[in-house]
Amino acid sequence: MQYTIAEENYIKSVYHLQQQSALVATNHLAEALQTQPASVTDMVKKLTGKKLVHYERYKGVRLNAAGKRLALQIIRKHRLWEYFLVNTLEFGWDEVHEVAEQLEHVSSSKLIEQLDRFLGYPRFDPHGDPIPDKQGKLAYRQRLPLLEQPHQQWLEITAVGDESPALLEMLGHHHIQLGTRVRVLRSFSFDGSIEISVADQKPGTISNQLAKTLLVKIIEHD
Amino acid sequence: MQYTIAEENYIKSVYHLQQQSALVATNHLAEALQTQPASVTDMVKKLTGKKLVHYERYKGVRLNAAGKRLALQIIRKHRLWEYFLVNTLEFGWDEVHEVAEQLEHVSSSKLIEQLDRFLGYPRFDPHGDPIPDKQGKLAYRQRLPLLEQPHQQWLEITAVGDESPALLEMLGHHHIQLGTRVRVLRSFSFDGSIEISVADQKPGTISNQLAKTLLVKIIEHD
DNA sequence: AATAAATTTTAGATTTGTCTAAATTATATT
DNA sequence: AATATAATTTAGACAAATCTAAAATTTATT
Repeated sequence: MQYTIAEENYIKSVYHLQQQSALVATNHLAEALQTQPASVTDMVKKLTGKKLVHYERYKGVRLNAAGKRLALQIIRKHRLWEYFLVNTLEFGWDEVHEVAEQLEHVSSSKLIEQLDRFLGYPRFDPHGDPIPDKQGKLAYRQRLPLLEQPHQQWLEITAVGDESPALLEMLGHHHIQLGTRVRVLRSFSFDGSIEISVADQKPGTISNQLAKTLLVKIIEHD
Repeated sequence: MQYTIAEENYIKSVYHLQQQSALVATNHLAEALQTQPASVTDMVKKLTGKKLVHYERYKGVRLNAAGKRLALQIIRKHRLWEYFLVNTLEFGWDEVHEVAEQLEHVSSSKLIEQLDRFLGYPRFDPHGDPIPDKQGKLAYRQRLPLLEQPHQQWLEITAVGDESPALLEMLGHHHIQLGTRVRVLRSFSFDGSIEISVADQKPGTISNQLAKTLLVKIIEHD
C-alpha cells in the first residue's frame, strides 16, 4: 500500500514520541507536527482505519506492528539520504534535515536499495543515529551522556543529541567529530562544566549543556 | 516563490507541448497530464494568476518568461536525477522516469547544485536530452532521424525518441548505445527498413520504426 | 467528592486539486 | 450562412488535510 506524505509524517512522529512514552498524547503529536490537536484526532482516526496504529479516544495512540514496520522504512530512507547528503554531496551536518524530510517520501524500493548499496550499507547516519536495514533492524551502539561518564575512562563519541548549526560550530571549535576519542578529566560543580582531553590535544573545558548533548560509548581495553 | 507539485507538473507539460505548437490546447494538456479538461482550465487560471503563463479563454495557454524559467529548472532537476540514477545507482534506462518524476519536485537549490557538481556537470541525460544548466541554458547537439540520413555517411547516435524497456532491449541486441557510431548502407522500400553498420561489427538490418526513433548527428571528416 | 483546569474530540468551515454534467464558444460541414 | 460537431469553460460537488470554536471527557485541586 501507498501512503500520503501527511500519513508518513504522522507515523514517523508517533514512532519517535513512543520512545519516551508508550502511549502518545494528541497534544504531543500536535506539537511535534506543528499542527492543531483537532487535526491530529482526525488523522489518527484515519490511521486507525488503515490498521497502522492502535488508538483509544482520550487515551492516546501507539503504532501496531504494521505501523512500526512502516515507521522504520521511512526512517531508513531519511537517514540514508542524510548520509548521502553529507558523505557524497558534502553537505554540512546541519543542512541535511529539511532536504531529507522531502527525500524520505520518494517512493521506490529500488531507489533505496541501490542508494544503500552505493553508500556501502552504512549503519549510522551523520548524527550517529542507526540506519534501519532493509528488514527494519537497527544496529546497537552505546549512547551514554558524556556528562555522566567516570573520570579517566577512554570514550568514543557515538552520537549527538541535536543537529543545529550552533552545535556543529561548537564541535568544530573543539575538534570533535563522531568517532573522536575523549576522556573526562574532572567536573566543576560551579556550573556543571567538565574538563576533557580530546584525542591527542591539550585538555579543554566544555559546558554542561554540550556535555549532555554528546553521547559516547565506553572503549574497552585491548 | 514555492510551487506545488501539481503546478510544477502543469508548467513542465506546457513547456513540452509548446515545442510542437506555440499555443497549447486545453485538451492536449489534459491528455498529457491524464486529467480532465475542466481541471486544466481551473489550474491554468491559477497559473495565470501566479504570472507563469499567458492564457486566453478558448484559445490556449503558453508560458511567459517566468514560466519558461521555472520549466527549465524543473527539467534540469528531472534530467540530473535521471543521470544520477543511471550513472551512479546503476538503474536501467527504462526504470528512471517514474522515480525522477518524484525527485524533480524536491526543493533545495543546494541539493541540485551539489548533485550537478558530483555528477561532473553533465550536459545530456541518459536519453540524450540536454540538461539545462543553472541559468537554464541548453547545450545544442544535432538530433536527426537516422532514417533520413544519406547512405555511407558516418553518424553518431545522440538521442532516442522514447524510453521504453522494449527499446532498451532492442538497442542491447544491436549493440547500440548513445555515442555509438553507425552508417546507413541501404534502404529497403518494401517495409522501410534500413541496413546499417554499427561501429566495427558486421552490418545488420533495423526496422523503419527503430530507425525513426534513433536520432543522430553527422560526423564531420577530420 | 465537587469543581476547576487541562486535554481531547466533535462539528462545521476552508483550501487544493480534482471530478461530472451542463452551458458556452469556436470550428467544420453542408 | 446555418447548423452540426468539437473544444472549452462554468457550476456545483467531493476527498484530503487542515483550521476554529464549542462540547465532551479526563485529570488535578481544593
